[in-house]
Amino acid sequence: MTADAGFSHRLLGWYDRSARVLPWRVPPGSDAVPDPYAVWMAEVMLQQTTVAAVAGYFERFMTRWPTVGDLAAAEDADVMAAWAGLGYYTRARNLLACARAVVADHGGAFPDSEAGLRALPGVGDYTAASVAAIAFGRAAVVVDANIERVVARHRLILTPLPAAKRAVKAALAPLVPAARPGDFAQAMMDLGATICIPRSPACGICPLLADCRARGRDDIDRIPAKAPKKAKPQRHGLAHWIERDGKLWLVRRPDKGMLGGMRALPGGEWTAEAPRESGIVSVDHSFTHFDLRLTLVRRKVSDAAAEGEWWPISDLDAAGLPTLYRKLTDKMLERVA
DNA sequence: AACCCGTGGGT
DNA sequence: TACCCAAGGGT
Repeated sequence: MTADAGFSHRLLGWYDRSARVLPWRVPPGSDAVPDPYAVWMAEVMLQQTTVAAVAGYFERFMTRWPTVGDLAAAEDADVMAAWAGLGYYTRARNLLACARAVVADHGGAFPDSEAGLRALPGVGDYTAASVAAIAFGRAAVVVDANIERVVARHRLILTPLPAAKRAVKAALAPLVPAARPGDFAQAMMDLGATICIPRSPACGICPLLADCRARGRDDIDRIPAKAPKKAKPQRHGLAHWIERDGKLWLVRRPDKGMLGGMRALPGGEWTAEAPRESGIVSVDHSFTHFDLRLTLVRRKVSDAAAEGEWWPISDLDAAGLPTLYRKLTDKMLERVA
């Protein structure tokens, strides 16, 4: 057996014993055929998002829209509301755009090649490779943050990310087996998520320890190296509580920018300066690249903008507000109660 | 390449 | 607490 074959043999052997049970996964050894729609749905939801956060959303989406045709026919607002709370809302718009492209341009069947998948909205290098491997058995080279870490350590690639990604992909390519490329990719990700974790990896139980070039190093927590993070600026904003007959005035945010396309409370721009006006309640919310203090102020019905909708306060859950606004309205209603 | 884009859990 | 991090993509 070659060294490369030994790698995948040990990895897949471990996976056969230790694979995580996940709602979107076909267990190793099963005769079940993966549903490309389900694989794609899971991969998009999992972009920069934890397994625990995705599970419930995946189940709800698959129940409500069981096929790509069902999703393609859905109302935009329904899909955005169903995505609320999961974050990175561009994904939800691209999810719909992709479903509609599959129906309109591919007869309702996902392309079965990496290149064909890569051309779809919201499908980048990672997602194209993972769907090609997991759903269609293609020997694609799948590289996510887990696999970057596993390979960077195993091959002792010390170049900082993101520049190291090219070297990681080159090192991984000859290791991908023709026989079970989908299980290979999932096994690498499981290994990175459960054993070869960012801090204090469990090297003692790693199936790849024997020839790991980072074995025994005291700096393994810092492999792969990453560029230092920038400080987050603080911003402030106002949100308007406009109430009439038990209903709240909601608007839809522009498609581009923060919380794009989502329902929201109306309000002004978010700026570096704190507002002079004192509000009813405030929430602090941390985004990826800035922190926000959002303050709720009451406004008159005559201040409602031209575009918007009156939403029953008793059914605010169904509005699909992003977490920022959900926190604010929860706090407001808690105060009233 | 560098920056924008959410959220919640772990430490 | 404050920081790190996650099955990344678009621009």
